[in-house]
Amino acid sequence: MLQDHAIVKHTTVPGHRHRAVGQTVRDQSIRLKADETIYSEGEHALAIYQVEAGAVRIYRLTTSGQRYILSFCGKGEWFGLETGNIRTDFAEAVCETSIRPFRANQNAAVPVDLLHIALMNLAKAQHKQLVITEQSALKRVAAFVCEMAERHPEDAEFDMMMSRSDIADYLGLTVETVARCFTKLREKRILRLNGRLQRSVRLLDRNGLMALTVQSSSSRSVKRFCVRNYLETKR
Amino acid sequence: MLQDHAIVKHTTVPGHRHRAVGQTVRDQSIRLKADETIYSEGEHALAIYQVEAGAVRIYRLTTSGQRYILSFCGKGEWFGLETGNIRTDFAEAVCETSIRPFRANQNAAVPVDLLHIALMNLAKAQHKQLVITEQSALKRVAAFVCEMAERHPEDAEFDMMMSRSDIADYLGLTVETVARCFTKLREKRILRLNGRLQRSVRLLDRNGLMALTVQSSSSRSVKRFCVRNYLETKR
DNA sequence: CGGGTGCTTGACTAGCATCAAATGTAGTGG
DNA sequence: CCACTACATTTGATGCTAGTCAAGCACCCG
Repeated sequence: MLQDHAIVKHTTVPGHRHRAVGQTVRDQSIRLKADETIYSEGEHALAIYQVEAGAVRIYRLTTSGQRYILSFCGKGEWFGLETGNIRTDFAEAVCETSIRPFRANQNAAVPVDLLHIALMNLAKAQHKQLVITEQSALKRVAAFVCEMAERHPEDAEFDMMMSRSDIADYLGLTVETVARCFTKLREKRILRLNGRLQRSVRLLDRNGLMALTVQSSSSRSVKRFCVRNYLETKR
Repeated sequence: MLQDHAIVKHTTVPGHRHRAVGQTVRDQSIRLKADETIYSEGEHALAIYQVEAGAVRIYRLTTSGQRYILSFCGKGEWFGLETGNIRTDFAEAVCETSIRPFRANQNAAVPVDLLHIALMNLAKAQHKQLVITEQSALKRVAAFVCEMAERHPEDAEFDMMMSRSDIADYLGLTVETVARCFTKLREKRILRLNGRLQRSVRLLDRNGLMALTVQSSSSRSVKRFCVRNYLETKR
């Protein structure tokens, strides 16, 4: 599928990082340590990737040096699909991470539905717009915790691997505000935080959390709305 | 009129890769008056559309009744491509508008590159995230005016067709704040507003406007950044 | 032990939302 | 022609939320 030299090249990482990797010839996946770069803005886009384990952050830098994280990609999610053949953003491992590259321009090689991937990413981006624009800091953080929780539906406790500043740059807030919001969620007995870095979350009140996140209108209210619009249009 | 051309289920076509081309047929164009509904949340997605003239707003409603406008589509732009076969948002004409529907059909007269459309919309959504999250109200409005101006590169004066409340719901601000920002832009001699509804814009200082909008880092600074990352990773 | 890192908390401030009212324009009817 | 309504926009006054700056805490590691 994807040749070894291609992997090395577009990950912008020196070979020593693959030292665990005598076996990558057989196993195509790439193992990354925390904060290792996968690709950078301006590079040629040579492959798309699927996350096997861990998490990846996709971000951009503004002219003022601000980092803005467009999305986090967890297990099973795809990233690296671009409109052109030049990277418009950066991709880094959030923590110890394993990803699998797929060469995009080789027709016969990969049975990957690119359109589906693009549409999933579009849906993610649109949902994030809703979260970010309409809501208070507390609700944004709640929505973030929800998003993380949905990736661990079975576990009572899970580890969001992102730092507070990752979360801040993702939600368009500051580290301090994010910390304050987590404190509030703890005070409201909605969750408990464990671990040295307070990144392990145990949900105590899932409903209370959901109540904080604003969503799209339910199908019921939508139905009414459709009819009204339809009638208005008709006459 | 709208429901006439609503027959076939199009959407993701499994098994397609890279150049996923939906087999579609071009229907005759539809003319809409201001605020007419094109489709609503919950409906079956039966076609995608291209704007021929005017503008379309794509929006969602939150449970609290808040409207959030995901995007405006101007001449030449596509909308209506969904992940599933159910509409997740509403589409309405902003003003007098003409659109052209495309629906699936075996006898493909016009090949439409669905992947390209999806990726363009994804890029739009990502850019909007940057605009909304990192910036003050004035910068958001400036970015909006920029976006509108880019659709009329040749005209010295153009008509953004959206109302203040459209703009507010698009940028995640209130009508009052939007109005105040336009006032500031007028005071700064960056633009002049004309017309009864003050929706006609004459740009006086394009550079001054651009200076207000924060963008992704330039290729120059990016280059430096890549190298720095590379070196950091190396040692 | 000291220095580094990441998280939290406190005090203060700037900026946007909110509520309220004024302005301007078009359309209507006397 | 003027009074009146309707609507979109603008302006003003006030309060709250999140950003900013600063400090403190907990943990790790050399």
